Amino acid sequence: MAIITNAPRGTQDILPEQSGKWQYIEKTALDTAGKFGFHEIRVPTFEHTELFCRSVGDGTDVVQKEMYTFCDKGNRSITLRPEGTAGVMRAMLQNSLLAGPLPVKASYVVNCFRYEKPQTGRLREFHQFGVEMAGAAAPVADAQVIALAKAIFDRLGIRDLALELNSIGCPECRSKYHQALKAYFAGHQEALCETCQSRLETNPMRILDCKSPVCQKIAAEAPKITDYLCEACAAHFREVQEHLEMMGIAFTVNPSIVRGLDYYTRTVFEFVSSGIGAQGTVCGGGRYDGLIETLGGQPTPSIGFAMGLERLLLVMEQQDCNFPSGETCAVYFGSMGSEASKKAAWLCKGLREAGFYAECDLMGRSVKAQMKYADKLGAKYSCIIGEKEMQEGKAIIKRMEDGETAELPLECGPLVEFLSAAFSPNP
RNA sequence: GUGGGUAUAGCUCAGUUGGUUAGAGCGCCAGAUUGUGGCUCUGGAGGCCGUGAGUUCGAGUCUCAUUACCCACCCCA
Repeated sequence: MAIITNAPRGTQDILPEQSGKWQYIEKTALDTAGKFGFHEIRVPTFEHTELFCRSVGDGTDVVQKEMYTFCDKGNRSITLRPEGTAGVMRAMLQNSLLAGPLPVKASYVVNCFRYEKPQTGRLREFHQFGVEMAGAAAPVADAQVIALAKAIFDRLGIRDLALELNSIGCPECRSKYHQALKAYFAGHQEALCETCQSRLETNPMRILDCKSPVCQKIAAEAPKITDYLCEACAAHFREVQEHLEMMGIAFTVNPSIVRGLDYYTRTVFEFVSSGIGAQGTVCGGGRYDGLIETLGGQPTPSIGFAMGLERLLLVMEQQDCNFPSGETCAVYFGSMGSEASKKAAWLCKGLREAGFYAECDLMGRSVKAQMKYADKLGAKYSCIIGEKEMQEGKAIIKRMEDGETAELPLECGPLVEFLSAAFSPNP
């Protein structure tokens, strides 16, 4: 059984036995978003490379070393989306949604692609659920979006996610802060670890969450972004917090949260789990007031988040959350002989049309083997059709759970009636 | 991209200091008096021991390389 090739590194098959969990998570997320007025948008899996360079940012790791980029046969540079926001915002612009009533809201489930070294909770093809809200500048919008994420976690029965909140200010206050940080760290340059020395130039905010004890010690005394926010950003941040407090959503302000995509402004947040290894950020998001302008639209304040579905699933399994059980087989029709087999298939057809999950033998197995199979399926009822039953036009239907039997004509009507009664919630 | 660990049946794993036809449990299939599941018993199928070189009379076992997975860094969801 030498297989031709395996799935590419960092990809994962979602098998039939798992897909119910995915459907449940996606449905719950989309449905909850619907209660907040977000409806699903579907956008292409690939976009022009330039879209991501412009939105995510040329200098980011995602764009510089993680994108699946290729030239198509028309010699266009195409990139498999590394995240969902850019494509959704592009679609909003292109379809003039922003010319309608604001805010424009959309939710989405997408697969994303990043060329990274895979580990638990980090794949090269992964899935995100996300929402975007364009046109709302007020702090209440930030809080609503965060509340939506929280509502989804609650409905899925996920506990103990830490909500960490920060404001990275607008471009003006951020650049002042960058200067202050650089000045501060430059004073400790020799003491910093090697990576942090290079971060000093590229992204000094990253030094704040370096794991090296020495860097941590230095970072502890570093200026805080919250002290550098301009008045408007500070007021915005304050009001977001007030909204969260009002709604009883617990959070901690973590000044070291730095999002890795360039488009973020002001509010940024993460929901973090401590139970699924190093890749613990289940949901990340924030405000991106400059993004739409960057893409060529009118300045439009916007905010959104994305949650990693693989990570969400890991958390749910780790926390032993409930998933709805799949539909169980109502009745299995066993048969002996080709006439009985046709009868069984015909009965299945009728029952399925009436909305029942019915099965019959597809393997030509012995009666005993068919019963075993019915048991493995978890069929509620079984019914064996042989020569005698064909002649008499009736058969014994057996409740698998306790072996109780009833005799019924081999006609769809009475069988549907019987099963309807058996499956009714109030017998 | 950088470090470290792992690799034997569909799954979880044994496999003695290198020694003949590589094992268990679970799962799968088939039987246990003629047409009825779960429990039990019996039997069967299924592995070029991740892949490729090397050392050796002889490699699942030792060496090197390669690939995949895991763990951490990095980055992010």
